[in-house]
Amino acid sequence: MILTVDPASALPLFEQLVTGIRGQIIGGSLSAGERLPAARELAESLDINVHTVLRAYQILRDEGFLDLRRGRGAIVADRARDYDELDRRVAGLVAEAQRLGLTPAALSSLIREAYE
Amino acid sequence: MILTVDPASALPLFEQLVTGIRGQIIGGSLSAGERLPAARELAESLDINVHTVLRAYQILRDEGFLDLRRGRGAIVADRARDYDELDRRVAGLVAEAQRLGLTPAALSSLIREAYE
DNA sequence: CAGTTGCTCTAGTTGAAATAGAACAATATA
DNA sequence: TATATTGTTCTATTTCAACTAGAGCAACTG
Repeated sequence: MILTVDPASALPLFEQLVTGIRGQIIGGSLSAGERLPAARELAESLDINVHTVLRAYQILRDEGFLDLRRGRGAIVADRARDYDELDRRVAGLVAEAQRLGLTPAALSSLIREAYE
Repeated sequence: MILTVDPASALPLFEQLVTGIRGQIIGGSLSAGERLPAARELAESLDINVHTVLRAYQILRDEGFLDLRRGRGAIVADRARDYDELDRRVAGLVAEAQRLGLTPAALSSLIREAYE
């Protein structure tokens, strides 16, 4: 699993982890049943704290992307979803937003508003 | 201008302001040329600090939604944009994301990824 | 001119993020 | 069964952005 993290980013580390892993699951480079590195292991390889990794894992569990079990590790959940339509819509929306000169933050907050 | 703010929210106050004002501009309830309340005035009516309001105003200026001038105030910029297509795409994407059981945070981070 | 309003500076408080260490509970494996 | 693995839970500390506060400055209005 290729995963990097930028301590200088404005985005919290745990959020970078969540985004990165979720992206790989949705993108298909991580498949259902696959096992992620143990939290302590991933933490060491990224030179961050175990708790930060665990926090990310637990968020992804809450979102339904991971199954966590003591002794066994973190396993990609079987959601059996088709993200093609979503990907197409995301691409189209981003293109339109860029055409209008919206920042990522602006578009992102419009999404959140529309979600409620 | 109707605007509220929730100090208990996880979203920073300045971001709530940005989102709220930007939403009203894009939604059409604030039109080009209209003048927003003076920062000190809005701060007092929302019971928050002036600096927080100014920070929001400055972000909206950087995004092109406001013109700021000393002595004159904050005025809605004339971007002359048509947001109908954007609104349609946002609605469609959110519907699809909800169908897939994605959280707002998940969709929001997918957007950010696609933007780069 | 006086008043308004955004801009800039310093300074203090608060809370979330991140780190650190330890012990515990469930699972896997030899 | 015994040992190692791995997520869970707890306490504690550090760091930094968000927020608040106050003051004075700079540009514009009437």
